[in-house]
Amino acid sequence: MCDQTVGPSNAPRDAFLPWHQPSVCDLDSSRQFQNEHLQAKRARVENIIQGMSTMPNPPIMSGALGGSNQLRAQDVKVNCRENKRKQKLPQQQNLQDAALARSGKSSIHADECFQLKKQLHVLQHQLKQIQERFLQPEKTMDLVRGNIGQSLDSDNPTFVSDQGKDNLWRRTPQTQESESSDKEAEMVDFHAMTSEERILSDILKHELIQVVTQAVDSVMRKVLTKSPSLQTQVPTAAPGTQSCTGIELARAGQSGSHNWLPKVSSHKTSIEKPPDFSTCPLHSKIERKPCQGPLMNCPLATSTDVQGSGILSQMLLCGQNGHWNSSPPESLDTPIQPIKLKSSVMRHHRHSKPYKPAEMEHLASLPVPNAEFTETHSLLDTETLTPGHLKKAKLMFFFSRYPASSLLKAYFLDVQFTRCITSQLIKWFSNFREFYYIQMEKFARQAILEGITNPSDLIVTRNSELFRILNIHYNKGNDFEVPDGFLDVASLTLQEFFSAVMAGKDMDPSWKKPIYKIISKLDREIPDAFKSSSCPRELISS
DNA sequence: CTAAATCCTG
DNA sequence: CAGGATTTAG
Repeated sequence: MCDQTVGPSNAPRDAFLPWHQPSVCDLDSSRQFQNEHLQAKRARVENIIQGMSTMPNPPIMSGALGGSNQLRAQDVKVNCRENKRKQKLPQQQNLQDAALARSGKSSIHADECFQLKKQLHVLQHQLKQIQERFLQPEKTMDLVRGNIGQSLDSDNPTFVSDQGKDNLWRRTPQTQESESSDKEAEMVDFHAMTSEERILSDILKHELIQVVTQAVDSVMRKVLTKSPSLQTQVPTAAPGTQSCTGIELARAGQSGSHNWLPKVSSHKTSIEKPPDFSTCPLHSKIERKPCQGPLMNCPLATSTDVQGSGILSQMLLCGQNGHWNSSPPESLDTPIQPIKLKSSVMRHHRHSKPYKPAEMEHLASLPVPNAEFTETHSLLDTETLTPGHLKKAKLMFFFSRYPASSLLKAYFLDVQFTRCITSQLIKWFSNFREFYYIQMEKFARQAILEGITNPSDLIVTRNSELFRILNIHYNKGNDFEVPDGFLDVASLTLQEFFSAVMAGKDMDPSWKKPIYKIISKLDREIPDAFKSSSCPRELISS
């Protein structure tokens, strides 16, 4: 009865199964698999070239590569976009790209970009001319089509070092695995060529390399002159040698893998015990397994330890602050956000008529006399949430991850609960959870990469880096003693993420939901002390 | 339909 | 962290 043919909903799930292991049983499909990779690779090359030309022009090699490949490349992009909500995995690959893009913006100014663009266009023209010079006979077109793609990809030892190549080109583990077989297939074609054809392809390759190298060098030069601090690290972008980018990428990955736990080194006070590796089970046997994954597979690896690494890693660092990196920009001194303190005027209004959002805005922007300020501060009922409330909410998160709105009302007695306020509070906790789960997933994945196999090895202690990050987020001043219960919840969450990813469940778009359910049942009673005080000062002392 | 959750973005 | 978009439970 439970036949696979019945349920259409089974179909996608079954597709996950042959994850890493290439199945030997089906020759046809594996052959097609290779073809697809080949195409994908060409599309990738095109993407890169297009990216360099910052897209005002149609791709340089359009003539040689044929339209179908372009479509392919675009399809990839479109699909990424479409799957944005459905798939988590492909996104993470894009994070690297995004980081690069953003970092570029930060270090190179608009006019320089324009200059570079122009330069690139010139180079593109040169390339095109070269191509045209050699591509006149129609019948050589096909030949070249085959070779340009592969020369950039795997066939060309002088383009990038092997080390760098991996990091530059490889996207998914699957891609890498099929690489050797791809190469073999291509080599056969290569040897089948006549000497003339081979020379032709060699020339083309050479020209292509030159152009790309020039472009890279010029970019590097611009970057180097822009950031003098980097000049010592990368003395001269050795012209003619292959993009140091690859090497730098590799280095960044390596140095990062030594300590995958971000150390905030530049902060004066922090809580930081020198990340205590002995007491933190998360670090156990890490040492230095050459970070087998490409950069994107060890997101933590790049988030610190910049010193030795080069420009690219620096750029990556600049770019990635927004999302999963919480530590460096966070100051330990609680930053006081600009919030609108309302005057007592508002309170008078409140009883007369229900305030409308517009009215609130208006009143909130009115100048507030000092006396009013202090009065409001001490008395009951605020229609705006203060930083004090935020701090309190964060501390409450240690006890309850999923507080119902009724519970919130019970604990924020000094707040007038409008719809707006309620949803803001709800939103806060939603944000808290988001941060929390992101950290959990991050550390869980890292643990997997480090070779940990037993979920019970993952226990969050007050010494572990994960705790430090959470504590700095929810308990910035470290002036509240985090309940042990929270550590248990955190450990469990981490383990759940770990096992789920381990089991490959993260392929499922909604794989986190079961985890959310589990965690949502672990809410504890929030101490009554939170009810009384609007500001958690009393809590801090007690 | 609303409320709330999550995801994404800035 | 806030806003917008999207999804989902009730």
